[in-house]
Parts: sequence; C-alpha cells; structure tokens
Amino acid sequence: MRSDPFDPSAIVGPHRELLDQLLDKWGQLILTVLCHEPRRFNELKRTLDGITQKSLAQALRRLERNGLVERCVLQQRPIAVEYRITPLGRTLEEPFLALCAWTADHLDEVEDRRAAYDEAEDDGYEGAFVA
Amino acid sequence: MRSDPFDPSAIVGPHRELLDQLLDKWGQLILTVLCHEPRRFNELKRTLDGITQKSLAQALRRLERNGLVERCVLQQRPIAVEYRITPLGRTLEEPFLALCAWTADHLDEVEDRRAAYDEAEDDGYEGAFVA
DNA sequence: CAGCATCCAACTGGATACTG
DNA sequence: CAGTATCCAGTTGGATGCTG
Repeated sequence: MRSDPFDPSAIVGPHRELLDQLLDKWGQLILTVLCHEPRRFNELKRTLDGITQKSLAQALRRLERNGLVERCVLQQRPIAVEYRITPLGRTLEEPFLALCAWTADHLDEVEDRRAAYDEAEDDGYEGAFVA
Repeated sequence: MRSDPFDPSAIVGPHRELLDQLLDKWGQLILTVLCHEPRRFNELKRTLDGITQKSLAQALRRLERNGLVERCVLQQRPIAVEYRITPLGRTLEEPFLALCAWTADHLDEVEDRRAAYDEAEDDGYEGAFVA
C-alpha cells in the first residue's frame, strides 16, 4: 500500500472538486454552525463576523445545491428564511470535528515550526543535507 | 452541547487560518502523495498534473514552514531535492483520509442532489415552505 | 429581513524567461 | 534539476445601492 505509485486520479477528479467546495473558507464554517442549530440569514451573517452577504449567499447556495443544507421559508411577515443542516450534511460533522481537533492539538507545534523556519530563513538555511 | 450558542472564535482565529493553509487545493494533495513516499520536485510536478512550478513551490514552502514537510538536499550532481513527510505531517493523514472516504461514500448522493437542485431551479423552486 | 446587481480593487494563478 | 522573477489575464471578494 505504502509503496504503490499512488494514483492521484482518485483525488483529482470530481472528488477533488467536491472537496474544494466543501472545504472552502466559509462553507466549512457555516456547516459547523448549522450542525449546532438552524440559523437565519442575518443570524449567520452576524455569527460569522467578517463575511459579506454576497459571500454568505454564494456559500449557502453552493451548500444547498450539494444537498448539505436546506433552505426553509418561514411563513412570517416580514419574510424569514431558516437554514438547516440536512442528514447528508450531518455526516460531515465528524470529519470536520476531527480536523478541528487536529488544529487544537497541533497548533502550538505548528507555530513553533513557523518560528524556527522564519528564523532559519534569516540565516540562509535552505534545507537539510543528506546523502 | 448542541444547544450552545456556539462560539465561532474557536474556529475563526489562528485555527481557521491554519486550516485554510492545510486544506488548500494543492497542499492537501501534496501531503497525501508524500504520505506514500518521498518525492522530488519534478516528480511531484508530474504526479500532480496540472500544477505549475510556481504553485508547487509556493505550496511546498508553506507546508515546509508549517513543519508538515521536510526539504532534503541530496548530494548529487546535478542537484536533487527530496521532499518528505514529517511525523507532524503524518498525523494529518488520518483526518485527510476520512475526508476522502466521505467523498467516496457520498459523491453519488451529492451529484443526485445537484441534479435535483438544478432541475428545480429551472422550475422556479426557491426553498421549502414551513410554518 | 433576505437577498440580487453592479462596480472595482486586490489577489491568484498561468505563461515565460532566466539562474545556479 | 530545482527553482526564482516578472508580467499579465482572470477570478475573487468587498462596498454600495436597490427590491419585494
């Protein structure tokens, strides 16, 4: 398994494209929030401080199109729209949490590495030498 | 847990930034390849068909800076450089494989949803109505 | 409230050329 | 081979204004 040439076609095709859509900056965050509870458009916008309504709308459309999020129009005046995680979207919660757990576990180490790299760079280090 | 207001600060700060760097289009792919075996610069370029050397160099610098990949200069003429996964980088293999497994398991369903969404869109559907 | 349309600045990523 | 440097087109994303 480890010595296989490794065929990247399993990742480069539609799988790759899908991952790109799932893991983009906002999609992942929205999904995580909606896993906790349904949210309305402007609630989401406030929660994800920093997102523009344009980006939010785009991300929601994409998530909705992929079947991960459901758009529910509440019968109210003025109009209210609620976004909910779908069962399909829910299946992504665990992999995402695993990723978040990874960053929580390793962020310190990564920051140490960055500091070491940046310092070494100033000294002209350009990679280990090996036979 | 599920009814918490959900504090996004745990994801929006440095954690978020790190995830962005890890999950970008090429970084993830390079990491996956290097988990299988060390690779030289041009070997990687050929394996990841479609990447430019500029993007590859950038992605490798970033991975190296974050301590996920190691740059080893082999003592040869002409010069040869080998990139290897680090122990830290190796810890990302499992979460990444989980993600790949998810796409493999759910790609069909997602594509069904897309088809349904696109068709409904043509008919002017704009979300479910609920009380 | 929930969005869409438009304009524009910033950044990304590709092509090309050159170096040790 | 393993890159760096430069230029440029295309895309992204923010700001703003408007609609039902």
